[in-house]
Amino acid sequence: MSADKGITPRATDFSAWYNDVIMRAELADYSPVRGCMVIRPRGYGIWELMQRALDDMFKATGHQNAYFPLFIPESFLRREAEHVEGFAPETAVVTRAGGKELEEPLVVRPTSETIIYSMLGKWVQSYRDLPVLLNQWANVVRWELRTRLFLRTTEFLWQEGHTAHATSAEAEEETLKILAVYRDFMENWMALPVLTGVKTDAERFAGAVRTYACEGLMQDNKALQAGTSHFLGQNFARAFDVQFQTMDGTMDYVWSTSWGVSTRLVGALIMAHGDDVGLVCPPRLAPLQVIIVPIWRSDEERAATFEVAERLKAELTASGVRVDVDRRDGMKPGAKYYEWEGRGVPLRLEIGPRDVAQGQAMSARRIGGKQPVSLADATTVIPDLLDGIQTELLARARARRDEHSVRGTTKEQLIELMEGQGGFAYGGFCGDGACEQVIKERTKATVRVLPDPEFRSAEAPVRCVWCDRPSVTEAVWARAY
RNA sequence: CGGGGCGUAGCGCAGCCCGGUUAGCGCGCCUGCUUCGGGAGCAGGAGGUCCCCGGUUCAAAUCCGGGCGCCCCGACCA
Repeated sequence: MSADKGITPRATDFSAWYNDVIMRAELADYSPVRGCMVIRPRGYGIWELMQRALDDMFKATGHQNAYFPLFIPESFLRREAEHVEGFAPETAVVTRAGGKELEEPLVVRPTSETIIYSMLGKWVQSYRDLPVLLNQWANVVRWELRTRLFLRTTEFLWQEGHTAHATSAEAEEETLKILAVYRDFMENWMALPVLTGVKTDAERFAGAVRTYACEGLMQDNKALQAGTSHFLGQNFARAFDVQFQTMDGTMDYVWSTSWGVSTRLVGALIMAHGDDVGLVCPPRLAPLQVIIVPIWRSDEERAATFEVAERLKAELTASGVRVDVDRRDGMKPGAKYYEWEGRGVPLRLEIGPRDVAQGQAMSARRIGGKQPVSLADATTVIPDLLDGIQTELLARARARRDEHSVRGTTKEQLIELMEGQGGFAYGGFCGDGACEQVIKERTKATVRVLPDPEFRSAEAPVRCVWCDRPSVTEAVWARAY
């Protein structure tokens, strides 16, 4: 099982590197179905940890899980004009089932707003029924022309939150609350620093009033939209007639939100932290955080190192560390090291006869750094080491992002940057969609977000980076996935 | 959907131009022995509809025609 083939270096071909890492770390594989992937246990394990963390956060903010059908009557999609325009071209539709043509075709959900609003109409009568705070973990299908493992597959797994409120302000607050939850998760679990802000109309979700997003910068200096939170206003409520009686007896449509993150986050994790040896997984999302490698020559040494290794595993497991012992015979320690490094395990503990004699293990961090750890205090030192790696990964990613962020960009700089090394370019924006379109055609860069206040430049730009008309807002451009 | 590349053992490839008799190599896999603190060595062994269909030929992995699939780039894409 040891690597028989090297990984393409990032600098040589980032796409090839990305695919190589996924194969090497056994995260996913291509399936017999075009555009669809198989998520293998090591990849799914990361997703499960992501789900667990996010689900806890959603519950802590008052949301409940529910489940709506995979199939949506085709007519539902057509009820919201922008929504159908945005999604119809990429839907898969079932026209035949049970051996005969269906009276009405069923769309395989590309997102569930329509079917959820069709139900909310039945459930919401009064302001007392609000807010409705739902989340769904599901698979969705979007018939993309070009797919990439984790980043854009025909079928993907995600969560979609859908909430309905009595007032616009409350819905807006919910939208921002979730954006903050996403950011918290991305930074503190994925060790991925993100920019938050609002999307321009061109990048807005089909059917939303406003779309907010978290944008990360990958190691090839392309941006990745890691999560979105939409303020839907009353658009879907009107389309599906979700009305309620207000406190003063009048009727109103509910104000709603929707928000989601997907298995794309696994791709983000890979591209944010991986290196030329393979995957680098942040400890908090690592299915296996510590791998213990016993080293021996004789049977006596084998027995002694195994005993220490198993005892250490038991102690660490009891302290909440995800750990295993590599008991395989006939494989040299070095080969095991390479294998576990390729799989992204954050910390390795080597236990040989010398370590047994000294009551210690040699620790080796995936991101570099070796030090002996006394077995006596392993249960406190190891979690500390893992925390240290988590912290360092975030700091490293943040430094990398900041290094590739340019403020007060001029038109010439924007062109040069986008044709060259890439990164986030901050600059003034006239707010005109036509200008945005020209920039996209000329530089392939899109406005990733109109950044939230904390990300804005100290000095607000005065002129549009492109057309030199007065700037109405600062914007961040980048080429994106 | 346009451009490029590629389909030969589980993986990575050679062979094809110039058709020829048992289709090779590396890694991996199985068995045994020796190894084991940074990718082990030796010996033996298993494993193939050469992507598919059709054509040319005494003979096709190889030549010709047509399909299909995959990857990359682009267009498209919360």
